[in-house]
Amino acid sequence: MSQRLNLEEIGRMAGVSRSTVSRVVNGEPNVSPEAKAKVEAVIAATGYRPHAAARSLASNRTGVVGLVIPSAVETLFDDPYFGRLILGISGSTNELGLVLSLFIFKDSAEEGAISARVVRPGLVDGVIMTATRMGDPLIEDLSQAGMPFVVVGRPDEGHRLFSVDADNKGGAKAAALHMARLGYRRVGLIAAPSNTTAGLDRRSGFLAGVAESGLELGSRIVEGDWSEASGREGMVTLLSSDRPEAVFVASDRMSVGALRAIRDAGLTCPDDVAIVSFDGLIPPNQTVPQLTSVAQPVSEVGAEAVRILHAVIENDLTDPQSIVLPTELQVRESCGAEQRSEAHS
Amino acid sequence: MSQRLNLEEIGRMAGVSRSTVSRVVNGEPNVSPEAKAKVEAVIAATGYRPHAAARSLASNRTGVVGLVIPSAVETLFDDPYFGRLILGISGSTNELGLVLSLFIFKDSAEEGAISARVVRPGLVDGVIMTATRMGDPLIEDLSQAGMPFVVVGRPDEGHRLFSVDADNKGGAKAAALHMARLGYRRVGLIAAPSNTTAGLDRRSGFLAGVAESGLELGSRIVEGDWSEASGREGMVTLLSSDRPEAVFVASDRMSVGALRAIRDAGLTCPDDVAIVSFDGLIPPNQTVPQLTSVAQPVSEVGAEAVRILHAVIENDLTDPQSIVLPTELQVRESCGAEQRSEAHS
DNA sequence: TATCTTCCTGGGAGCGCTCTCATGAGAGCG
DNA sequence: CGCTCTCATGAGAGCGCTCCCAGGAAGATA
Repeated sequence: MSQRLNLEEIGRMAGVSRSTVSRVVNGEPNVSPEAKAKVEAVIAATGYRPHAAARSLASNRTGVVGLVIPSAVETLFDDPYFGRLILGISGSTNELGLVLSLFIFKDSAEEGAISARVVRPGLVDGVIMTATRMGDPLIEDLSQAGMPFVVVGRPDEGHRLFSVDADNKGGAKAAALHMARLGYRRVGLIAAPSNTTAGLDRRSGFLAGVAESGLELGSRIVEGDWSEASGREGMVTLLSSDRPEAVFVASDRMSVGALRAIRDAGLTCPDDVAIVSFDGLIPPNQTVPQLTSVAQPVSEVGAEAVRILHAVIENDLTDPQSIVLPTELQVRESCGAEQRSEAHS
Repeated sequence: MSQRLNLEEIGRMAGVSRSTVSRVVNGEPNVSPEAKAKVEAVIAATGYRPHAAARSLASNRTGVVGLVIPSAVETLFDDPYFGRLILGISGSTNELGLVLSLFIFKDSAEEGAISARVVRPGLVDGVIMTATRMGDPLIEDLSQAGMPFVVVGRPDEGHRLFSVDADNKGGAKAAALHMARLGYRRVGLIAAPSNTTAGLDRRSGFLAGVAESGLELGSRIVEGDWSEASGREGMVTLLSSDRPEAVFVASDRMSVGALRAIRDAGLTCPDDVAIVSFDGLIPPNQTVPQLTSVAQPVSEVGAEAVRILHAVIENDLTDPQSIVLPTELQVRESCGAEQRSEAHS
């Protein structure tokens, strides 16, 4: 009942050959206007659609890119990061006429099955990997299978592969400089996990900024795990002794927790403790005070990853490159910029 | 370099035929242990993986299901709904060995292109549709193409198709009954858009509960658009005259706005105005006070949709059915249950 | 021993497409 | 007018797999 239609059949109906129909369908040149018109009429009348699998088999191209999101996603999906990333990616795939397939796995059992599947030829043309752990075995599998892939985030040192990342280092440094500019001296850091490159980069960038601008950090450093709870605990620790004037919190979610800790301690932000956050993913009016945050261009990162992957697939790009997209400091309330500028004026 | 391997080649290496290799790969019975062992050894040694497109073409099965998320998604992705849904869906697809493809479109231009693509034979075996607008043309396209599909949410009256939905009506009714149980009389409603079935059902369910328990609603009804801002505005309106004791807000995001309006008006929740929300998607400690909310089983809905779709694809299910999954009232602070029970005791 | 059944195996056909190549018809040129 | 060159077209081959069927081997039954 459904689709008994194929190129041959359309060709017969239009009085041309399979080949000509194929040319019309694919918008190839060297087809006479008459033939083209006839074929298009038949296609419109019949509602013919080319068979994706047959095309993939013959052309060795699927038009599909895979997005791999590894474990621990259960929690990760609560923050808006992946939503934005997916939005950026899908915008870009839509633009290029590609289809996006999602490979999410929660545990290592699923991971094995998924990895095996994604490497299968004829399923996807290339893969975008997110939240890559250091030494991810999938990277090895992919390169071995000759499957094009792009990593979102910074790859480990020494690995030459395609990657797109936000400028975690530069953004964190900018946060430090901003603090210095506002006249703070004694600052603190609630860092992100140092087993992630993003966490590492935000930490080192902040330290660089601290050094450059002569801020005093001392040992006022704690490390969270991205969660709100860890942000709260981190701030509790920082408040317990030698309280800093301003704290750089390496992610918005941890900042939400930190804010709560400040409030719970009977203090106010930014008057008692100022905060500069990182991510820029939380809508401003969702927190009191509104967070000053280093915004990372999440959806642009996703979009760019697709463009690069596409270029790699098309063989336009053969030499691994790492793209770093700039962050932007969004100054709002939690850094105390307003009070400070008043005080200074 | 990459994959020159195919069934024929593996067969040659193992000293058997293409057919036998195929049987081993697909775990079919009637293969001698020796043949199986030889083939498996060769596969392990070579790292052979079947070609997905070839398999799809020959078997007329892709093993891929599509998830269609229509327009306005830009905003929708900010709330955790889609993340949860996708998680539920992907858990289920992983379980069944299926691959999930995402079709997201932002505007009607993209919609056309995507719709045309998703209906293409040989791409997906079936489709899950979300946030379906009434009279969505894609539904027509899909049925016409004979493509199996399942709708997440309640389909319009009179349409016979497969669907999975949360019990919006029952949940909203439970909210009203809960209010009555706590001793409130004069209640209000911040409804969800009435051009969505979810909005409609939550409204009618609440009204049913109001009628059944003798609550007084009067004209204290405003309609929001799911956004936080609209929740705030709605509450401002309700507070401006004839202030209700308790308000049913038809979504968590609107509740967040409503909470803000209450605070801005110098009032407190639940003491001055109690709130019962709907969704149960916001982590409890994210709001002050914690929201009492009718939790809908989002990821279960997604998982169930996949299971049904799979059954339809396998021809195990031919008669359209609508599954409704139960909601659960999660009592926390915003409904004032604690104060009330103290007062009553 | 003859016959039937069950199990295992290989080969043919074909899924619907793309790609390459051969052919023919005009157009352009000297 | 004969030649080349370009453009339009169709036919063949083949992508790697599944599905079906035929045939052989082995075991069961009489």
